[in-house]
Amino acid sequence: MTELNISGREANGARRQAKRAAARNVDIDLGPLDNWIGFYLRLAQSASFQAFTREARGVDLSPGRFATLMIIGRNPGISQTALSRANARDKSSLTPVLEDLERRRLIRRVRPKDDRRSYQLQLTPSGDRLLQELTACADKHDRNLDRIIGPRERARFLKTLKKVVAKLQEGGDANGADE
Amino acid sequence: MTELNISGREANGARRQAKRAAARNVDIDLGPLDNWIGFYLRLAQSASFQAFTREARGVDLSPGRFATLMIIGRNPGISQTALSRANARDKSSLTPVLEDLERRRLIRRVRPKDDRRSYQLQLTPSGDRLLQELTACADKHDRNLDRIIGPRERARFLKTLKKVVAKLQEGGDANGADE
DNA sequence: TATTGTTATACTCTATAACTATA
DNA sequence: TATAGTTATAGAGTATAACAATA
Repeated sequence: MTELNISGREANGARRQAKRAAARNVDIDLGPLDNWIGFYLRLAQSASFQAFTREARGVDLSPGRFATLMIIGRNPGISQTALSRANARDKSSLTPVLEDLERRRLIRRVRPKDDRRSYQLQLTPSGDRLLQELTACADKHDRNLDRIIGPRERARFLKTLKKVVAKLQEGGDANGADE
Repeated sequence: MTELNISGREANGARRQAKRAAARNVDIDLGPLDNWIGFYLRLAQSASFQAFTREARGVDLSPGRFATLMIIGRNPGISQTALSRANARDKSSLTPVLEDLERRRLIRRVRPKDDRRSYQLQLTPSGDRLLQELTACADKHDRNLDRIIGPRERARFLKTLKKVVAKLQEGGDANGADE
């Protein structure tokens, strides 16, 4: 680091530059944050979320609900409990979501004869159409990520992401697999 | 826990088993979801969030606020606007957070003479102590991730994560971040 | 006019605990 | 007793728009 300022004019220039840099989020010292996975996971998650939303502008369904729709579409007859687990969310979080999807005629809930506590979830035709539409958006978003990451690194990256999810969830399930 | 299925209940037993498998989130077909970065980013983010919270149990500060504290600690005198940018959140989201941190005597807000619209943020001694404490928790969490990912892959992974953030944000900034 | 931070407000996502209706 | 789903409720986190003070 240079510590000599030759002229006042240069110092001013440098200061202005630093200010603009700060405004652009350069020159902010993140400290250990800059080396922590969790911090960047948060940023990446929200950036990806927003990018998908941009891709799917005009389609009125959030990424989270899209995932819900997809899981139902791929697993017709799935129960709410199983769905909530696939989504890693509490079942109570699902109730208002499914209510909404049902009200919009995107899904149906069927009471099976053999267990009348549960529901079997399935897409309606229009739910299926919306799913197709969103899948196309997601594909586009995904190709975008491919361009950013590169196909080879992408495979590695996804694999690691999955590993992190699996191991952390395993450790976090009720039983402390904690040290 | 042991469940023996006696007599003519084989079908039932198999059904129960399938049910347990589904309950464990095995056998759920995620379709394209299983190959989408965004989906696993969400899961990884929330798993990491929870793991950190477990690590920092007893310390009353969320990961998000920890990041805020860290940025202030590393950049004494930073303004709220610059902080909100470093955090990729709107400045209005910051107001209640900073109010809370100030009420708890973890940060101070100083009005600089030369621009009395802004605040200069800094940690109090006890804010600094808490930051140290949380940093230790985060280190532990991080070593945990190291065990999961492996140090070499970890570097790659983080690099990719950063690239994704940079590129997606660049594309998504309504106002071009350049110039 | 532009910028810094606040206010008012609202929306999404999520969880916990108690509940119901079945099983 | 145990399980599937709902209700009631609460809280965190976030954003938009209008605003006051200051530049």
